[in-house]
Amino acid sequence: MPKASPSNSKKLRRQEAEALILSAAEKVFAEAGFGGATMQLIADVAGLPKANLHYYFPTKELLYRQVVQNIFEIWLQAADVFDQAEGPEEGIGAYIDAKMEISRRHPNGSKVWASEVMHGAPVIQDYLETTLTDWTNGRITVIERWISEGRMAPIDPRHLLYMLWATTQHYADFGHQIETLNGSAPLSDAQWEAAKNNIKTIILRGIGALPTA
Amino acid sequence: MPKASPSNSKKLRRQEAEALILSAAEKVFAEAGFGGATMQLIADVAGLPKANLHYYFPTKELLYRQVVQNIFEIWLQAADVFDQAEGPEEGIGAYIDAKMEISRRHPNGSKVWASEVMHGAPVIQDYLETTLTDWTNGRITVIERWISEGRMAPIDPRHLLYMLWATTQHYADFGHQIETLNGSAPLSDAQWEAAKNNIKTIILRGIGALPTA
DNA sequence: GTCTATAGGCAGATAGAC
DNA sequence: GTCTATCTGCCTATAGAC
Repeated sequence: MPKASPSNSKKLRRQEAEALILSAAEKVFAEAGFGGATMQLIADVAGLPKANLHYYFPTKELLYRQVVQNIFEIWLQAADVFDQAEGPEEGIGAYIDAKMEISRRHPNGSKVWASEVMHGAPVIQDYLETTLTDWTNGRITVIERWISEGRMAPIDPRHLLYMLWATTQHYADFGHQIETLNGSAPLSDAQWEAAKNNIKTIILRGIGALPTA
Repeated sequence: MPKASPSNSKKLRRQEAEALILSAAEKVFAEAGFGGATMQLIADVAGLPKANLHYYFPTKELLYRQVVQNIFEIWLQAADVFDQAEGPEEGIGAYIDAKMEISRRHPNGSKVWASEVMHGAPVIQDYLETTLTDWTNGRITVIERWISEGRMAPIDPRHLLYMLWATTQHYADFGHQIETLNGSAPLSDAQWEAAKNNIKTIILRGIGALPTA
């Protein structure tokens, strides 16, 4: 590989700077909300002058929009495991594992998403109406097939999906409350494992997808 | 009852004005977050001049704190049904009913609470450490008794409580997303009923508190 | 108690040197 | 591309007439 040409090196630096800014922005938006976050604070966290942020992201809103989009991508990827499964025990179990891993690794992203939706999705309403709607309908089809095959009880697929989202994202969005109730300590590896298994056990047994214990 | 004395009439008007402001504030804080909310907008929603808000609530932060406290009270009252029950099917079932009713009737309150916790509970951290911790420990004792009596499976009570909070509050906090996925229409009476029954069925069956269907 | 007008401060965005 | 200095506007809070 030849030495990076000036244009390549520029592009690389641009990507690096953008990633740095996006990471800082995700943290600040999660902790302060869109209205409470300031470009100055994001710049301080990123270790850059404030004007640089405006160079890469013209407005605060565009920066925010990019943060939300990035989260949405990660969010959707967790869905892959759902479809590759033979039945609900494997598919829903793996989906819970994947969503819990995201809650643990990307709690700030989850919080920004939650905040955006709670405020009426002013920035990503189009995503809700297109991509998320399509994704949801696809998963509903899969669940209905499992039900018709007798692999699980006849549960309303839509409310089951809401339950999966709610239980897994709760560990990110309400992480501060959970840590406080844990003696102001982060959950240990074992506690995360227990949380995951607890959700899987109750839901899978609850929908009749586990051999009756 | 004698005609209201000046001091009584003053007090009544104070209460009415405060209630009006608190109601408007809850709505605006829920929709815009603390940082995004403005005293001007709250005043407009309440139909009062902005200066009046500062007369009754000296600072924006004090007004916000009162809103969060009010929600917390409602929240705790739903717990009463938990203790008056004989077993998990009745107790947890009634608790789910009560929490779902709050999600439906006070969605803004739930959102303000969620937002506060997501941002690290800067205003109500003391409540988390005292009242909520005590409440949680009390309910854990009840659940552990039900388990020891063989009325339900040996589930970790703490994670069960998180699941109850997550699933019920999700219908308030993510109400906008749920409505969008419902064709941009609010849930009907029947849909709320279905949601409630779905949660109760899955969780109660999942913890082994239902006669095996 | 109520309201208008305004002070004081801070945040988003940009101009322009380097 | 980077950064300092600054403009502009909005928001909290208050002074002071009524």
